Amino acid sequence: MRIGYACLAVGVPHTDMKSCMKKNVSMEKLSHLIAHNLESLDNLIGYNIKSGISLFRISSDLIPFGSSSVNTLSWQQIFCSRLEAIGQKITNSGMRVSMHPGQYTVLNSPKPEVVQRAVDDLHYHAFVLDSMGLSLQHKIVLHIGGGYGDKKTSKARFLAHCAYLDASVMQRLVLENDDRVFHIEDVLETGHVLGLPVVYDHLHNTANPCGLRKHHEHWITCCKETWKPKDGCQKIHYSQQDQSKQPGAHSFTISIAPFMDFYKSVETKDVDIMLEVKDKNLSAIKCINCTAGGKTMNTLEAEWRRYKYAVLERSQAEYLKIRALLKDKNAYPAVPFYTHIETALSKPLKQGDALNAAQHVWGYFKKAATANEKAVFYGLIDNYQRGTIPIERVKKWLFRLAVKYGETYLLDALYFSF
DNA sequence: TGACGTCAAGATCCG
DNA sequence: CGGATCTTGACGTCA
Repeated sequence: MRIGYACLAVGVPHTDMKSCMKKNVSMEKLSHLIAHNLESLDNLIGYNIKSGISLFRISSDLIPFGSSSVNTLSWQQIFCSRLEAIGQKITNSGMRVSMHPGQYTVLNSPKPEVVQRAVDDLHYHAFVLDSMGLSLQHKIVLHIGGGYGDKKTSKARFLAHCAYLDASVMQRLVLENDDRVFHIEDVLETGHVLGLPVVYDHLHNTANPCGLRKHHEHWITCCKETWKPKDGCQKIHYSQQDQSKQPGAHSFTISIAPFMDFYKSVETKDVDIMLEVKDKNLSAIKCINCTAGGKTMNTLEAEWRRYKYAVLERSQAEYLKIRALLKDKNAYPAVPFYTHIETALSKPLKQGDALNAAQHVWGYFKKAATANEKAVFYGLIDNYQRGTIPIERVKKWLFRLAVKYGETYLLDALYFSF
């Protein structure tokens, strides 16, 4: 059982993906961007290893315009050793990665030019994974595509268009149910015909269920049959609904209580769980810490170091409750710990609490800061109190001071990311 | 024609 | 000028 996250990490420096606009593409620019993105990917992999995260989705934006004719750079040759080195790192750590072309890669389109782009895009994805020397357990996840008012024909067209895909793609391809058109029964049917594994997406199944209203355990068991030994452990997608948005929209964080209920229902089913959620790595670590055995209070204390000022800023009451919770060094109250954090972070920001947290963080520099830095800080505080600037301005200044004075305790504080 | 989703680039504004 | 904030782009489908 692995739990992982998709594409980018919150609060981890030097892991961003850069891109550019199509009209500004040049060889020099692309070369620069790809080098940067591969460096970021390397850092992400390193972060995952350090954090005990062994399931990860690589962003399709890794190579900007990777499957477009505007990218005439021979990046496949130029960066082959770089890709191989990152792949080695992934393999050596036992990490499992995947890639997932977005909703605009539509293999079953009736338009030939759209199909051609989808084919090119899928080969690009396979090329990246192949160049990294990754085994066939590292998959490419794809949706069936559009419905075009006739699902049966649209499904048939998907089957037909798979003939345009090289073995390099087909042996990595896995199919996922979507939230609008093709539900889990459709995808299972297609998966069986093509001999391709099926990813069960829990939230999509909620938004777009099939006629047969079965419990998710039923569908996960059905999907399991589609995963052969060469494909590796069965994968599923789990996310929660953002209540304030459209059905299917991902929540900011994984709420731990409902996740634990879900987890208990699949615990013995030997599945890898990919989380799709805004706070990315943070939820992955949360869910890992609440389900993995052999963890101690040290783990929660490390998490607390990252979260504490973000919590203090939202709720002094929850801050105090967590401190009390962490007193017993022989306990491991992971679920209550994260529940308190969720409670705090869901509260609206109040000026008094925000000021209190900012003053706490300022305490790290109070002695070292120059007179000018002090004046700037209190000037910002004053403006915030008078409502002329948002608290983010104060926090950005504090972050700059943290960088300048090398306060490593603060640099990865989520206070600066929320 | 615009919504959908997603992120960062690009553009513009401000002191 | 640097920094903050607003707008656009890239993609395809569908109402």
